[in-house]
Amino acid sequence: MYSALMSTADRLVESTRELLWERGYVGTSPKAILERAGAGQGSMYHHFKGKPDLALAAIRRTAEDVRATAEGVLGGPGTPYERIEAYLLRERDVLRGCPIGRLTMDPEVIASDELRAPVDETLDAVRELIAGIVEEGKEQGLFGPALDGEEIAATVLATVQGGYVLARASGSPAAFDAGVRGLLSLLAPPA
Amino acid sequence: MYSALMSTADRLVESTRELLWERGYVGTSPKAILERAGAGQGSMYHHFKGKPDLALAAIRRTAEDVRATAEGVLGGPGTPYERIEAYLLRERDVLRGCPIGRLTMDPEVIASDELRAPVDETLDAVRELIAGIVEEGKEQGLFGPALDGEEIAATVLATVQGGYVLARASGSPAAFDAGVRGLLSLLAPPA
DNA sequence: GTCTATATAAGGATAGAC
DNA sequence: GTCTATCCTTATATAGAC
Repeated sequence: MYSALMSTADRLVESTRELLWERGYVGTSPKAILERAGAGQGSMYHHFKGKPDLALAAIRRTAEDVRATAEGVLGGPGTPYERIEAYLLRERDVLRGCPIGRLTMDPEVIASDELRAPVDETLDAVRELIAGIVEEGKEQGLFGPALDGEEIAATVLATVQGGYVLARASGSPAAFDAGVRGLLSLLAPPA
Repeated sequence: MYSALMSTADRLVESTRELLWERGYVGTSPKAILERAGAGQGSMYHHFKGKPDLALAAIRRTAEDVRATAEGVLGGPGTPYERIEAYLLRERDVLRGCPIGRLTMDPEVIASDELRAPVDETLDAVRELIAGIVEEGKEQGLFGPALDGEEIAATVLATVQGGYVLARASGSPAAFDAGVRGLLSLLAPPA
């Protein structure tokens, strides 16, 4: 239930965002959305064409958030190594996982080009950001010339996304942290 | 639909395994299982207590498979680096993802200690195998002494699990392969 | 814009015949 | 052991009143 200061349409989008994060697309029903938003059937079908339309609005908003957060951390101060380190070590609600990455395990999201697009674009954008930082680090001699920016970026992002998997399996953030520390030890510039 | 040589109970477990892989627990209905197995309602509730019971049997079988495959590759010939490389490069149906790892995004699996247990145990067992191999490699001077076996193992497993996420987002295995190559370039023993 | 019917299908399970 | 019939709830959507 949200502030009365939010419009009904916004409350619907917000509760959909939460439920998509917690339960995915197939696990989220219009009924659950309406209850959480404190709205009735009529409101939802007035503002949105149906569940897919509402989900698309929710996913787009979440995609913007995730992207902005990554840009904020990766665009911060410090050496290329430090910026990647900051991205890997930033505060995360590890056991909740990534609200965008988790959607890739949803069959209906993957089956729909429209729903998948914002997911793909977000992960791709973050990957490109990291790739650029790695290339910058190579120029500065921080990373070996044998490393490929695109590849390392994929490794960094995969370690994060896979870290969520390991953490949720064990019910503890420890495995996420271990994976990140392992990656940082591999990336660390020679002392 | 399966061979008539399989028992009804086995056909039910097999079709459940497939559906859990494709659609997860919340996305899999008894009806869909029955149709794929070519069985009726009665058979399912005769052999299993219900959906959670059948899913548990299916998850346990898949967990055994995944574990055996990993043990096979990681226990093969070669140096520690080569065995980890073999694990990372082995043939995978990348776009289908990991049948065990994908379950961690399922709210009902995570909410049930019984369903989550085989998932946790499987990923943990593979992690321990890799950790032992890394420690072995350190003794042989293949990996730097600054690396921690448990941490690197978590990184390796996370790269694989996260690689599936990136691949499914983009609809192509390329990102998985890139992440793996990036990790291998970081792990590579100095020439 | 929002609410309350109402509708059809699917989810999940039980009962009892064969 | 398997099948069909039946049950209650939820999923998703439409219709029409206010």
